[in-house]
Amino acid sequence: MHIGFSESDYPDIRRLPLFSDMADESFHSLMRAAYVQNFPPQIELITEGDPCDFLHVILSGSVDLFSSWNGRETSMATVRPISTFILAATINDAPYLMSARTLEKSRVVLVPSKDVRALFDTDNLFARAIVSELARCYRSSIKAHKDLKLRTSLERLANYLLRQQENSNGDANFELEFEKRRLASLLGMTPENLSRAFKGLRPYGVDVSGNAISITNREELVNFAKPDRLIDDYST
Amino acid sequence: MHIGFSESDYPDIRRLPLFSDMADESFHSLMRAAYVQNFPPQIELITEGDPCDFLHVILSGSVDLFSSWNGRETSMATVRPISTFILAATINDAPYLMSARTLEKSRVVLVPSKDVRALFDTDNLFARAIVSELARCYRSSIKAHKDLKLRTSLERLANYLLRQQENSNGDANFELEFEKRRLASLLGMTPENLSRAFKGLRPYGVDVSGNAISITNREELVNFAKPDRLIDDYST
DNA sequence: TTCTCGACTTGACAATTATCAAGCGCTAAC
DNA sequence: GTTAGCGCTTGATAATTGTCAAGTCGAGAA
Repeated sequence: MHIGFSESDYPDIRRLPLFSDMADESFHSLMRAAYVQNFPPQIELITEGDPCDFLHVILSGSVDLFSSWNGRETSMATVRPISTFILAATINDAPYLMSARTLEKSRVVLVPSKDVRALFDTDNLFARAIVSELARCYRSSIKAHKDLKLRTSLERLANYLLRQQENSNGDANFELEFEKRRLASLLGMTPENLSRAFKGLRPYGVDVSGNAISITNREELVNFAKPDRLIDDYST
Repeated sequence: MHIGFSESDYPDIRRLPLFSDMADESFHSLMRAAYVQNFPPQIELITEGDPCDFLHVILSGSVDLFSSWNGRETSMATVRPISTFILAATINDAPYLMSARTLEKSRVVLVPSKDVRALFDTDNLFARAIVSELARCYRSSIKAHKDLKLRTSLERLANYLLRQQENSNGDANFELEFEKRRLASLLGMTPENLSRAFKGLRPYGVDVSGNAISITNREELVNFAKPDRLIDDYST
């Protein structure tokens, strides 16, 4: 599974906001300690509660962050390239709060947590980047919390579809980025409920066929979903 | 309302994890730019969506952080002395995601955001403290999200009571720290539902009389609530 | 092609939670 | 003391969401 580190990955990682500003020397010292692995689908990379040994950077594929309690399980977020995850646990040297598993064949960089923390003390630009990234993640979490607490499942789905449409260049037709059962979990509902929710959005111009979504009347859908930049705009 | 800055507040603020490690010079320069206000109850200190001009530090009283959407409102967290709030917005120079209002007469320090950001670049220890605080807040938000997504309202209430009991030196009898309607909102339920949830916990040894809670059979309650350090332990 | 498997859907039903309306009980103003 | 107001409770009912069981459908294997 381990295939060593390839310098061809450097530019992609270097381009990450978290690493783009740091000194060359710092970057290379981090990369020397890091290594890359290719994982098949459905591999559990991280188990919640474990001590945090590595900061993870996903280069290709996709990873699901999920949590369990009392026999129940819920999807918390999906991570796609190129981004990091489990940054807060790394910084605070605390146990993971979420588990992570690959959704598809994925390429992941593992950077030892202690190296990240050490470099934080010596490289100011890196420290600043970490703070920005943390604040961004924190705000995303609050938005997700508001979404869940202030909206019904139908409203969450409607706003999710509007966000996905924007991510797909605003095209009226686009594909769901993963299977519906996971989408249901991400939105905090059961697969059955999601299935009914899709039907419930038909009057607002949402057509579904498999993973293909078609939004035939965006205005109507927006009018129902009432998207709000303080919940749905992931850029601020 | 403005009563100027009193040096007698310095030690309390200085003791905050966010400020305790920074250089004396940095601290005093921050404090020179800051000012203190006393607010009566029910004053809206912050409105979500506004640009973030100040980092807030609460010295006494209590402040409710809440959010609204489409005519609905929900309480997101309660802030008590001595702690800061709205740190992520300050750091990223982004709009507030939550509103804030005083619950009681409160004393609040307002530190201009730009001074916080400027000092971040020059004081390494301050930067490190900000990162720790941010990571802590982020993890709290994820815990709250898990609480909401994985548990029923009855389970959330049961775990809340267990946490509050620990905050009250583990005494079997303690007082709710605020009115039930706000507790209901914080736990993501209606006041009516909270009222019924309290009755639903009676078989597990929870007695309620006004704001006085009595946990007569902690073991039984723990057995039902199944508290989990990855959700309920606010210290990690 | 046919079969099988798994994801998705659908229907019937149950549990959870919210809404509406009325009433209770405490506190504070008169 | 009386009364008004407010928060809390309670009951009846409705909406939302989840559960269980049976389908349907389509992709991949034999």
